[in-house]
Amino acid sequence: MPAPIIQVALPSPLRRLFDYRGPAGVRAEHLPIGARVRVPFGNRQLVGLIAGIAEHSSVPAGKLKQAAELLDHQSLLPDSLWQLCRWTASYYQHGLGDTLSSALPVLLRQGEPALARQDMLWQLLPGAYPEHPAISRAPKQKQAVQTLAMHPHGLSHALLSQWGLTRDALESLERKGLVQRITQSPHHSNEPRPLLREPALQPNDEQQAALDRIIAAEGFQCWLLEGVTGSGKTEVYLQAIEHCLKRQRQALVLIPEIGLTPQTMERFRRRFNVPVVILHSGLNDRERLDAWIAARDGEASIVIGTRSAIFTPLARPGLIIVDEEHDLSYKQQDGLRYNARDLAVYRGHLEQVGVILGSATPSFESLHNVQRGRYQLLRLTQRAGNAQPPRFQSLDIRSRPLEGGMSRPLIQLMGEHLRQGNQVLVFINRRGFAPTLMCHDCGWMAECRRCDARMTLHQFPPQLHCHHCGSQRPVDRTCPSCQGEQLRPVGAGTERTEEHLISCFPDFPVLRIDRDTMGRKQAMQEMLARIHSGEPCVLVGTQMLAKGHHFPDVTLVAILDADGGLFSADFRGPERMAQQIIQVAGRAGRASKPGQVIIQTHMAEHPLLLDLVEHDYARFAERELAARQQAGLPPYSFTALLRAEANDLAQTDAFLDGAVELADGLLARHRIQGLELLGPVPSPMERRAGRYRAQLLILATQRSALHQLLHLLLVELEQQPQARRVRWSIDVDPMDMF
DNA sequence: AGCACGCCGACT
DNA sequence: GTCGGCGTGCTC
Repeated sequence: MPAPIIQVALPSPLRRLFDYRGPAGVRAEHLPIGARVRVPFGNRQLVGLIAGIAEHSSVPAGKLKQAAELLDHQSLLPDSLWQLCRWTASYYQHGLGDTLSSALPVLLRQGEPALARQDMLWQLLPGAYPEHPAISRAPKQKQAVQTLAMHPHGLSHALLSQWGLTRDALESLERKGLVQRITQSPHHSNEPRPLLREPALQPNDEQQAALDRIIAAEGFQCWLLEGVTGSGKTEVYLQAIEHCLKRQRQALVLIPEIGLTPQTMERFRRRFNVPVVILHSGLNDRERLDAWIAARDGEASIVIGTRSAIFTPLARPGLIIVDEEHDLSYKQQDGLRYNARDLAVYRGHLEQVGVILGSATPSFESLHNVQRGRYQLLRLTQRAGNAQPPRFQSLDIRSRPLEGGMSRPLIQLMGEHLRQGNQVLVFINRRGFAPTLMCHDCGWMAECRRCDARMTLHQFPPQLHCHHCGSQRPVDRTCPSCQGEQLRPVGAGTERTEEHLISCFPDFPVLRIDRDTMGRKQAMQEMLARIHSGEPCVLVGTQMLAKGHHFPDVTLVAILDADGGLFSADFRGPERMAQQIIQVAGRAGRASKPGQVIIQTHMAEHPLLLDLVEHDYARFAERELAARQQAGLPPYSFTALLRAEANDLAQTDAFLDGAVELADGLLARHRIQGLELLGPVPSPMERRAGRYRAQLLILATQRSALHQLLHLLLVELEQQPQARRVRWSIDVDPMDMF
């Protein structure tokens, strides 16, 4: 029998597998699919996964190399996760090896054994209790004793380090004879103990109805949980998780990048008496691997994380939750451009478990999936404690002078709210002092030298910044074009709005919250503490204000400019704008203090704005979805975007023209119908950071046709000589055109 | 993507 | 004479 050939997926952008002879002395039946191997590749060594076993290779025997080492004795991933990765690679047109390497923790890609740091567990000895005199002055040790007391079967280091408990603290306890090391497996402790650490809240009728349906379901089902801010989506998540845990299954919770605050983590940990693993950005590689293994081996019952957590293996999957499913941070914007929300739905299907997508402002894709009957809609319309929803009003600013981006009537209204002892929130989605600097004599504007974009004027320190490439330069004193001296800031950003508010309301503090003021890690905490003290003040900020936090003493929310979204070059502009307005509005108010939302606009009669102001997000979405359908745009069609970038315009053109030619040929040869190639066209910002960018949009009426073309096209495109001279990428289901 | 090879210009 | 710029080719 000939030695078997192993087909290895390697971390390389090449979209193919590489054949090797098996490692010396390893028999064929000991080469499982999904196990890692170390192999020579060119003149370096790489770690890859065995993706297949074959009798023969099409590679000439003389070129075949032998794998150096087998790193796992069984598949690294459960079958369902392996399938998820294969599907992801195929759907997003990415190499399998590269896909796997984005899905795995760094240490596993480097060949580290797939074992927790130790199988050893720490366990409390009889006689240890938190008030023990030997640890009265050691808070960490006291905390360790408290934690271990809740886990009588012992805890691994992976989990203890999640609570911030160090090896030192435990070794001190060991020396004091209060804890011991044991080596037995912690999995599936059968010790009965209460699941809940604190009681669940009493659900209202809507929450109960949602839970009834979630709990009654078996196998795969996807729910869109549409709940206005404050309607208690999190409580539904928690009770759905409780049900999942009762069935001895694990829950996976995805949260947007900004949403992974200590408060959220705490809320999950406080409710349940089970090990919770949180994959946050503060973990080091070792902690990340330990958490991954705890999830894979079923030791962790709840796994919470951002986008990449969708690739966490689970021994006993039971439920997947995607909070704020409309959030753009679920879409990876480089390399493997996956959407974790969409992968969550596919994973639910693979694992035959329920998936809950939650949002106050669902994405149009999800609303469309409800219309098509693929998702079930669960609505929460009541707010806790009978809180009133905020009142929306548009404020027509046509021919009204603006100062700091604000009209007189708005300033007046703000004054009223402040004098009544309330807080005011001003939302303006532009950092800096002014979006640009203009010469009053000749119309020259300050532009970035490396991008097709205007420079933003900043005041402290005074400088021109490009928000696209990060370059900075001093503010011009005189016009470089006509030598005039009338250089003026045009428009308003957060700094200018702040400045004007200070002059309008000298008696009230003005707090600016944007990326520039939140430089220090603690700055946000200090700012929040101040806001939560409840003193009347004005908050000015960008979308940083729109996420995660709640400001109960805010009674007036002002949206300074809603028109950008209505005019946007991107067809998703209105959807984004509406989501942003509703999300910001949701930050404000509580039962006793109903909120008011003012939207400044030049287009007060715009039907979309009327829908939003006089009705709600659902009505707005209905009209906008109809317009998308009329125009044949997503979610009623399917898109992929081929992007190219080079120092030289001619090279992006040559590459994309070549792509069009290839695609046209393939469409004709394979008789693929219902596809349209739009472009190539320059990107909306043609030059960015000194490089030229262009793109080709592929629009299809059927997803299958789109993928049929992409599969054929990418193979050929990769081999084009032009492809070597540009940076290019394919984005399936792109979320923006930039 | 890496990495080596190879061919040219401009330095100690 | 060598150092190093990046075009080209290859990775089982």
